[in-house]
Amino acid sequence: MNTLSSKKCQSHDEGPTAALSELVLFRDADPAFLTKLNNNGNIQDFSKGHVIFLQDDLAEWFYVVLSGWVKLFRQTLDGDEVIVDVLPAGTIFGETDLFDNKQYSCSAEVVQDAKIAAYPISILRNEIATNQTFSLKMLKHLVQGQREKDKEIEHRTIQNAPQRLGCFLLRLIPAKKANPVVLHLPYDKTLIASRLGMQSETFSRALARLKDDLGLKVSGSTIEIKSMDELISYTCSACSNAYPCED
Amino acid sequence: MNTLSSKKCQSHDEGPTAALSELVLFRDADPAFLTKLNNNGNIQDFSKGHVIFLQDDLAEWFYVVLSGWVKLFRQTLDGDEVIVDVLPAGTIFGETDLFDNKQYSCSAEVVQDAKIAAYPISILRNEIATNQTFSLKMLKHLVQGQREKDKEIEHRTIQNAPQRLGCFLLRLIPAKKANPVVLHLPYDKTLIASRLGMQSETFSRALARLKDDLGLKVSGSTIEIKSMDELISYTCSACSNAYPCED
DNA sequence: CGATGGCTTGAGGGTATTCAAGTGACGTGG
DNA sequence: CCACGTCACTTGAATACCCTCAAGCCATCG
Repeated sequence: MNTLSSKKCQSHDEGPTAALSELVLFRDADPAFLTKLNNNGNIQDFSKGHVIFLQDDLAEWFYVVLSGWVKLFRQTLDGDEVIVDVLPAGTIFGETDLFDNKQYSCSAEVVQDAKIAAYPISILRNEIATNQTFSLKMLKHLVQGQREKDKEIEHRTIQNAPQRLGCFLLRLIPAKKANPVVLHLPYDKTLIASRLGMQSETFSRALARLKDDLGLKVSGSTIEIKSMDELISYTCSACSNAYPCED
Repeated sequence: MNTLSSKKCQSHDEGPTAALSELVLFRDADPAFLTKLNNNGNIQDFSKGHVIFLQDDLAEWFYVVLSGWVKLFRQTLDGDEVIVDVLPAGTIFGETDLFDNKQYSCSAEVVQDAKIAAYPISILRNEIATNQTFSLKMLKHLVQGQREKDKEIEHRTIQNAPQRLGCFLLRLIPAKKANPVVLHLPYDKTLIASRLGMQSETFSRALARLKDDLGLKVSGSTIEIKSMDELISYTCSACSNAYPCED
């Protein structure tokens, strides 16, 4: 829950601006805009467990994950929590809380020691309001997000636990790789479970199921996939998106 | 599957433009823009079963439901279908397929005889690209949609069938109404069921459950709610949005 | 009048959850 | 160095929930 370090950004050749220009949203953005973000932003290291913001907090900053992992989640009245998403390095978040009453629509917590850049939302809002090109990029970004959500709803509705897990694994694999494929789970199994909308016991059993049915080899967080084709047909047959589920 | 009638729009005092200006998205929009939409749009009556567009069709038009109901859905490789949403009068659709490869991301079918206005997406795209104010409205519109999706994902994850149904009923009730509240289901129970991600048998049993537990009275598509408070606590305790689930 | 479609109900089975116990890895402190 | 607690994970048993299959009801409509 403690801040490890914090520094102002110096120039747009290093630090957060370099990070920004790697994001599709900010690619080819106005240099003056990036510089302004840079001058008013900061980078901080956070350790696991640090809460970046809570649902209903006043939304004044948006963030970019530079390394580590961050979960977005919401809490129910009963105290249960629902994972909205778990974000890898290179992801922007808090940026969709631009309007309305300007409150975050979910909470954000570091789940693996992370380096995170923060920038004032007001600068983003201003750029959107004055720069047509950037505004269009933002629209595209949101439409993209919308489609991801549609996909997620579909998955939770028609895929069972082993299929959701298989789908998750497939999305960890960059491109068409030759068999066998070896991969590492990016974060805790418990967290993957709730990211996929299931209990950790169910996750464990789902993984065992994939082992039995598809000859998956599991050792800790390392997984070896014998046959991609088998996994794909096992997983994607119940989905409206043909593999590869282009993101 | 047949078109019943079609007419060009005459003026922006009647027909589609009047319909447009009732949508939040188009409120206070540039009159020239509305007129242009008007002159290039059309209104058609469709009967139940008519398919307006299919997933992956080239997206050239966006639509507004003037009356009746339209479902948005996706089909899996196994032939199952997933309802993305069921749209009442006053809803715009097809408008989020502005970019990318310009294909619709889902299919749209009339599920209750409907009057539907159609407008070229190119005009919308042009307005977004040239009118800062409207572009902002569009952004707001998309952010709004995004939050709806988040809510939907949450519901499907943590609410059971009777709770999802209760939530659906609550959202049919305009404001704080005094007990008892009488309402009519807006469309087929079968369709509500799949809108809520359950089988129609499960829907039927969920409704029976609400009857038993909360003293709901059901006769055909008419439902009488004895106590709103009871329904709310039954339904919303497992949700991160306190009632009223402001939309 | 039979056919159809929307809906309900029952029985049976499968999947996921809950509760409970137990393992192994790790770090802390005696 | 070992004892201990903690945490992530696994496994088993019992249960809850939902789905599937099947039958039947009722209203509508040709």
